[in-house]
Amino acid sequence: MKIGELAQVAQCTVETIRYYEKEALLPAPDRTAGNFRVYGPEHVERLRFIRNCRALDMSHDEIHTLLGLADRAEQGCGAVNEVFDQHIAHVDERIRELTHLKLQLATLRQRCHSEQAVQSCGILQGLAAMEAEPKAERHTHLG
Amino acid sequence: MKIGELAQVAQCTVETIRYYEKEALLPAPDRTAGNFRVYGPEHVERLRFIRNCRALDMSHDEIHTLLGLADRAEQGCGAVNEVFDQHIAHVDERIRELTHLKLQLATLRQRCHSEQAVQSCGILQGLAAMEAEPKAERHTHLG
DNA sequence: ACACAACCTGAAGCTACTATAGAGTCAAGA
DNA sequence: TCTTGACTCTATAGTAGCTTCAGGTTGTGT
Repeated sequence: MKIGELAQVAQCTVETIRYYEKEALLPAPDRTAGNFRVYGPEHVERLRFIRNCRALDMSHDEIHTLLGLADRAEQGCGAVNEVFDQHIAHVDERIRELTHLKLQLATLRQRCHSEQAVQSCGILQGLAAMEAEPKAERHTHLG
Repeated sequence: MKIGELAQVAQCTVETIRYYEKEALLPAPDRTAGNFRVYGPEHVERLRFIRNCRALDMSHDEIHTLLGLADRAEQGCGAVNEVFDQHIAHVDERIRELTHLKLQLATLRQRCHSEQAVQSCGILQGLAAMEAEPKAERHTHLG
């Protein structure tokens, strides 16, 4: 199949597929005489794997590692579990961060309920006066 | 004060300040004869405002809008509240997304508890077989 | 033969910075 | 006065994961 068909099957764009090839997540396929990429079932499978990982917000780095581990059939899956657990920890941390943020935002929001002059708006005052906590180091690639 | 001192006061780097100036979040200050930037209290105040907004994960676009609204003293703060509420909605949506993700990850994680051959690892099987839901359009700038 | 869709490459744009190179400015000490 | 070193300046490239665009080639249907 050609790239457009693969894109349809995998629910992504043609550009994304070419990008994955450049990033060495997808192996470079054979070409037709006219230089068009030709994909087989193995590419479909690999791309599906990648897209599923991305749907779970894994980074390319994490996916790269997983693919490498999955390819080495002689080894056990302990390392796989480790990567996976670390990713779960990333998600957990980001949820904690955002929950904390939401609390701050809600507190600030309470300071202005009505349409007032900007000078007396509690939100703007709060934004000017707040003492931001020096933000913790990120241990997650999730934004 | 010069840029290094401002950076210390505002808990950010010198480069960040220059970047904000280029992005028109901070007005360009006067310069010394030797071409060094010179800042006054109004810059300190504005930069503190910006850093606080960033600490709340607002985008530069949102901050830009807020600054514009705060500068127009003749208007009420209704628009400010609107921007703020929208940002809270962004955070909420991202928390929901990540919570959903965490559930999927936990489900997948249960499929492999021990060190096995990669062929029989439930996580890898799951990643290959999963049918990713076509991801919803993002209404948030939060990653 | 011709239109038009699908494909190709390479480069730029997005966000919010961070990092680097190479040069200029300034205050203090010898 | 000279030098050292800290600080500043501009301009450019890199980060993640794509998306978009420009400009050209290939394949297909009529």
